[in-house]
Amino acid sequence: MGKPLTIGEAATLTGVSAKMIRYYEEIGMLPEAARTASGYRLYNGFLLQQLGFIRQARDLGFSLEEIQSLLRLWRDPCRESREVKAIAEQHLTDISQKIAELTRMQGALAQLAADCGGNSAPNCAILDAMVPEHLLTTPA
Amino acid sequence: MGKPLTIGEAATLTGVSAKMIRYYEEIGMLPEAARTASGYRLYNGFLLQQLGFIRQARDLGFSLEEIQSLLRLWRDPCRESREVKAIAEQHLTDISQKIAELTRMQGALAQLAADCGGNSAPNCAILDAMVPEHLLTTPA
DNA sequence: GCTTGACCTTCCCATAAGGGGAAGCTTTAT
DNA sequence: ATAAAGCTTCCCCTTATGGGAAGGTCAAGC
Repeated sequence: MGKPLTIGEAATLTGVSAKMIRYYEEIGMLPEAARTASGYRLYNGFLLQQLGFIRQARDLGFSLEEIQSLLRLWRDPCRESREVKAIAEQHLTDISQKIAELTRMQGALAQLAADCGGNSAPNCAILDAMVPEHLLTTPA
Repeated sequence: MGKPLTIGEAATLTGVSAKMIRYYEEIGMLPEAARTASGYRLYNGFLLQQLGFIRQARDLGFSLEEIQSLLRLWRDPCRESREVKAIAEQHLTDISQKIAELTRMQGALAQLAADCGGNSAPNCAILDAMVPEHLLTTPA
């Protein structure tokens, strides 16, 4: 029941920058905010909740496109939780893949770093490993 | 000692797209390729090795900026492996942070997904958790 | 010798998810 | 009344990469 907030106040309260709030509105992720007579955007509880929703979803790593879908479901009283869960599980799969990829890099690079002297000498296992073998021609 | 390759052949051989090869040259990451009389770029062993280097470094997740530094060190006979290792260790730190962040998301989201029925009913633990508590006003 | 298709050139545009900042208007506080 | 702070729109920057157009070039086939 509080009176509507300006965009800066909404930003502080939700942790979403004013810049991003305008952007989310522009791309149709959020309904257009009401305006004062002079054109200032105004945010009521409904919009604030959606901003908080976006913030939380971003913190969970969802893309804006996924968040748009999630927000539509959130607003829809007839949604089926199956649809929400499907988006979440897909995202979990993506996260697992990213972790696997990063873990692979971590392992490979840690091995190379372990083999690098890290001193003032020029020879370096890391650099040596960086040129693929099939490009190493025996110098004339 | 093979004769120089065209950009397409170099792309196939190194796994770096022709588009990206031109881009790396444009941003000064690679020395300018030689040209035929008609303007076609030509790639010799030295350039091919650097393209392969870039490809490997990308596979290890290094940014183009980091790769530029690494390439400079690779070309410099007076480098100190310390400098190379420093870049690698910084990157390892970045990787660890990303893994930690993704793992955090994974844990949080898996918990929510476990609490979501995933059926045809509208109530959903995931959506419920998405609105921060401080934005939940007791509806009039 | 000419045509055709594959390859090359440069140039411009688009992506995701923001940030920076200018020019100008409004509101608030002194 | 004036100054500061906040709001508006508009445009440009980022990272690393892909898409595609318009036009020049090269090699193979006939």
